[in-house]
Amino acid sequence: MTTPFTAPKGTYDLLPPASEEFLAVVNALSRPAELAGYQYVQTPMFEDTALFTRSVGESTDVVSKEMYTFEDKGGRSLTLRPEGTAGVIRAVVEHNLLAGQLPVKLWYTGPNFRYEAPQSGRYRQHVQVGIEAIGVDDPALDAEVIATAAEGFRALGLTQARLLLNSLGDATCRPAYRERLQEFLGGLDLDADTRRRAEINPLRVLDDKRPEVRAQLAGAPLLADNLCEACREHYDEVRGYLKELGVQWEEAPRLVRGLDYYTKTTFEFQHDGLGSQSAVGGGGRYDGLVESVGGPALSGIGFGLGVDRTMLALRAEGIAVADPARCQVFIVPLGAAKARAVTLAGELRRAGVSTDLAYGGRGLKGAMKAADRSGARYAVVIGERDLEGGTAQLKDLASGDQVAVPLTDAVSTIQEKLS
RNA sequence: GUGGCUGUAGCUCAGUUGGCAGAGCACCGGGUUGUGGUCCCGGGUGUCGCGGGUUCAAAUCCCGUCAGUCACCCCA
Repeated sequence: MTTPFTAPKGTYDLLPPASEEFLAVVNALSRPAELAGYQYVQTPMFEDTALFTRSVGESTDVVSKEMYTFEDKGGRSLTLRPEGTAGVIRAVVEHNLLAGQLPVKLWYTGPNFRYEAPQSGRYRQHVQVGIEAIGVDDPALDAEVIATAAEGFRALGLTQARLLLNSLGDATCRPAYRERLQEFLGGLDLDADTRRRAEINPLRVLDDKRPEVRAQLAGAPLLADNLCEACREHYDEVRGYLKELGVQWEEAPRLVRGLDYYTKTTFEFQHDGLGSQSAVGGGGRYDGLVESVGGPALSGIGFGLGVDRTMLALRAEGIAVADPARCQVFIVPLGAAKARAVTLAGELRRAGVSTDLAYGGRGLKGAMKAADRSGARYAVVIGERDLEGGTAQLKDLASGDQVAVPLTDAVSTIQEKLS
């Protein structure tokens, strides 16, 4: 079928029942954060373009070629957020939250936008659930953040999400390592694009997937062997706390993430059932980020989990997130009893009973069919004959048992039966 | 951005060497003028992605385009 309008390329509509599953996934991924004391924060979906170029980094693909940037009528350059952390840090700095008790612990959810070639698991608009813990550089906090992400996946029943862990070093050890790596890469036979990347962002070359590149990288120096004393200690402590928390991980010395602000602890959750877009979440510590957007020189750590990809992972593992019945009670009015049926629906809803009703003057058979499809436990049939006697027919849809109940007691009777 | 594959009903898909647009599921109605699920009967709900070309004739062949998908790249 052809309609005049379709969802823009790389986007999709979330319809029932998948949309219900989406809400359940957002809840499951954010509940562990709330249990760990993170509070909800909401920031704009677009920000000053410079916020992203400065924080995410101009050398990243995200900034250099994937941003939805536009000028508004006031001549400002704005960008739809390509990731969640920068806006949250901006808000924290703008409102001086770091002057209060530290760490500042926040969680958020919402869409991010990137102009990419769409593919299964890769969309131009995708939703993340994320948390940020800002202002304290404590390895126990790194472990908390990682464990919080892991708990979200665990609560959903995912068993094939693997946690990859690495340390990217800091301003003390990374520059020297970077030079060593660059020197090593300079001696390899690489294509023009990769050579350029080696110049701008040499660490990125490490997680190139092409076999011919991988083979050459076999002897590359690894950051793990070049960490300064402080970073090594930090990383060791993080691993110690993770062990305490019962979180399993794999060492991934070549794990590098696409955003430039990460330092020290870096992690990614991968799921093998998703094809080439295997990352379902990731994050890390960011030492210089707060300062780069005008705040104090304080460190922070956070993650972003992909809701869309988590849903794909659930499907890949054959996990169905419970699809609750649309309502508990379904009312079937006949003829002139409609007004009383509408009234009863209102009474039931006010009493906290989820209630739907057959609209559109369907026949009794069709209305009962609708009652069945709704998943309701009870159907209430009200016809003119019942009205005369001041009653309604209350039918248990599972057993088929039906009793007449006085309309005056209908709400309390139903509440009793449902409890 | 580059390359491969695929677009037929709401969904999953069939459609032969070019010859009237199909099935299952879903949906609606009836069998039962006041009772759902099972069963029976009936109903196709369609711009064959879109545009052009070849042909007496195109879902089918050719070109273009859009979208999806897979891989690279990148990432959630």
